[in-house]
Amino acid sequence: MDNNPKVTIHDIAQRLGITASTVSRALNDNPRISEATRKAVHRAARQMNYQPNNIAAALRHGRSRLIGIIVPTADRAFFASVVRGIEEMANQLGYKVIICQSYDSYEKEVQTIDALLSARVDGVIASIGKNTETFDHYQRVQRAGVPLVLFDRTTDALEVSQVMVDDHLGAYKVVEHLIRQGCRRIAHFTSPKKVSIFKERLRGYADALKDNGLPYDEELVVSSNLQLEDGRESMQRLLGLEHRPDAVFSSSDYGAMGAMQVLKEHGIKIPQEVALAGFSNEPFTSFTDPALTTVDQFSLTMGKRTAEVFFEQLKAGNKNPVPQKIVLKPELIVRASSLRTGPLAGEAGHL
Amino acid sequence: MDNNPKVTIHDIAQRLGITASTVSRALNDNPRISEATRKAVHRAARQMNYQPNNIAAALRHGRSRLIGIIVPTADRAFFASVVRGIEEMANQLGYKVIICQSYDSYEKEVQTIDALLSARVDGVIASIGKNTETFDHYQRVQRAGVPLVLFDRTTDALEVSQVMVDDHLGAYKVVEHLIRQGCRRIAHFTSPKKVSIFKERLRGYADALKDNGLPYDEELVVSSNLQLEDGRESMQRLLGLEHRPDAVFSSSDYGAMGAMQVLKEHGIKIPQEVALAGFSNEPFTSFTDPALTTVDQFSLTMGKRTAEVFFEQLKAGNKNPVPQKIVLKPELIVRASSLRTGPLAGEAGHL
DNA sequence: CTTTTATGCGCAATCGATTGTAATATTATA
DNA sequence: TATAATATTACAATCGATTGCGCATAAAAG
Repeated sequence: MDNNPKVTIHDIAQRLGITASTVSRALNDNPRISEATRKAVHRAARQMNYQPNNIAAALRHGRSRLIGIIVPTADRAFFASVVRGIEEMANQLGYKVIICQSYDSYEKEVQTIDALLSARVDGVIASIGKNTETFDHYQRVQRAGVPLVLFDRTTDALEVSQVMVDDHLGAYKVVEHLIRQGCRRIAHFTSPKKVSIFKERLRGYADALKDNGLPYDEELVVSSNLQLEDGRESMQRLLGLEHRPDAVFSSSDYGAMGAMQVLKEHGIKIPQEVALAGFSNEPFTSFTDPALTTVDQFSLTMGKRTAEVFFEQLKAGNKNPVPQKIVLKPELIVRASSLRTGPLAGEAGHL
Repeated sequence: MDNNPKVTIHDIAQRLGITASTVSRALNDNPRISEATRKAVHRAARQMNYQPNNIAAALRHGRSRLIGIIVPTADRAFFASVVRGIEEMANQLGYKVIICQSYDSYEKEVQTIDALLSARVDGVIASIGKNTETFDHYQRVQRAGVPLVLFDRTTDALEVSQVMVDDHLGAYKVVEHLIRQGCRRIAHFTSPKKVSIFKERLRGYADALKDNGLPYDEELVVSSNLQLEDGRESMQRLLGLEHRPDAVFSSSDYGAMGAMQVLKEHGIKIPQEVALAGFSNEPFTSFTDPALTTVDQFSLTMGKRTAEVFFEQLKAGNKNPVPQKIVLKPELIVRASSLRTGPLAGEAGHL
């Protein structure tokens, strides 16, 4: 065990017969130190297996070079990809990233915020959990003077920079597409939660219907948690209606997948009898049969833009710039689950 | 802004006309402090929006209550689930978890280790990246006296506790199952990397063949990175063989998925002409058509066991207990992609 | 050969919380 | 009432690195 208990700059100093301050400066390549001592210190540090104590450094100058990222869950391709985008830029700038999962729990989100503040992270980047309806904890971040940026699942209840996708537009495009495919009774899976993205998608859905002269039918809008099982249940319910829908647009890919399973189990043809579309472009959507029409959110780009906005704000410091709101354009990915016409119509099964 | 610059225990002390040490003890509910001051301090802290500075505390008593977890990528259900298992136990014990992704890059893995050590985490839990072949950085962790536990992708090159699944057994079960389904020329997708799990699975594959009197055919074993695209290429290659295989067992679900796509594109029936199996039980495997036979690794359990081993070791401290090696039993999940006989044979498509 | 100007490094305070020990206030006991 | 015992709180050092300031020594200028 070379370095247990841990070696400090004092140990290095003692060995070289100089002081800790000189060692510190040498390690940080301070020009006030001669080339000779600089090299000697670096060599000694290496030999002694010195590991800088960032905790001490962070305490001394109030910055930890750590950024906390809060996501509902890290195992969604969308979030993972955003995180990656952020991480790349952060690392380039010498920052490390702490990924925290809220699991969509309000309590966990609050605890995480407190933990991050206590850990004195230099900033927080978050996507709000589904069950979060008050935002005091985020205000605490701001009051503490810690830069905060929200992405995807954001809120207007805070004066904060946010990066999101135009969910209204994405949903609008989906529904417009379904209508062009000849669908007239289009159902929608949404969430009862107060998360802006779902409300926006619902609005896009409704607007597309209206603009195309189709009625908005309450009974075709089903609210749930949008997981696979919820999608199954919602679809079951829709199949029990007097007038079945001829298309389903789910606010989540998992919900759409649940619907697909139920439709298949009932021998209902997709997309001929019921067309199907999801949202988010999870990787599995191209694996299903038929492949699932969905909306891509350019998650990597979102991550990069989020990081940009964040670091701008970090640099600005207390100048507290005007919160920015960046809205990215989503892209409709048409696949077999909704394609009734055209060259590939009915070609479900071959990707 | 109530608390910017940040309020410290000294601020609280000043306001109450007492000293910082008393405030510290009061906040930590030290019995030496009277109930009256204790309450007063807590109240003042709340009013002043006090946020404890864990950095200072961590510096003082060398423990940060942070645990670093390194995974190749967080967006795989398997890893996400293990992380969750660890996190649950850690949180109960008052520890926070830092999730770091190595993206299977050796350099990133090394950097992450150093960052975690500098951040003075109380321990490291890791799954080794595919491209890691030397382990000095992990030894540094051990030399620093920081508890280390490896899971899933481990190595015997280190004297370290590890929690893994019996990959040999999992693979053996798959191949045995395929043989029972009447398959005689079973191909295998593996990885050229020196990661134990892939070597173990290959061994399980070979042993199952041998035990059932089937020959091990070099040309049926294809090495790649096991991603979707790799699976596609590998399958293409196999289809070019003089004697095509009648089954493919991929060491990863994504690889199997690539094979499935190619088989479908060629109009080859699954499982009748070629049976298919993957490994890991990624969620999407039950979404495909036919649903994919695979091996479940009980990731949540693995996370819990890993956490148990880790905290045992943490408690033991410098007593440096004998490294444990825990091997979990995997479970074969038979689905339509490999089911040629029995009641559900050929029922592909209905999950 | 002084005086100025660099150059290189040491001294000591600091970041905020913790904790062993000392000091004082309070209560109990003789 | 004096003294012992206990309960509370204060003092000061500490964790490890950083940094403003100052003191040397050396090089350059006059």
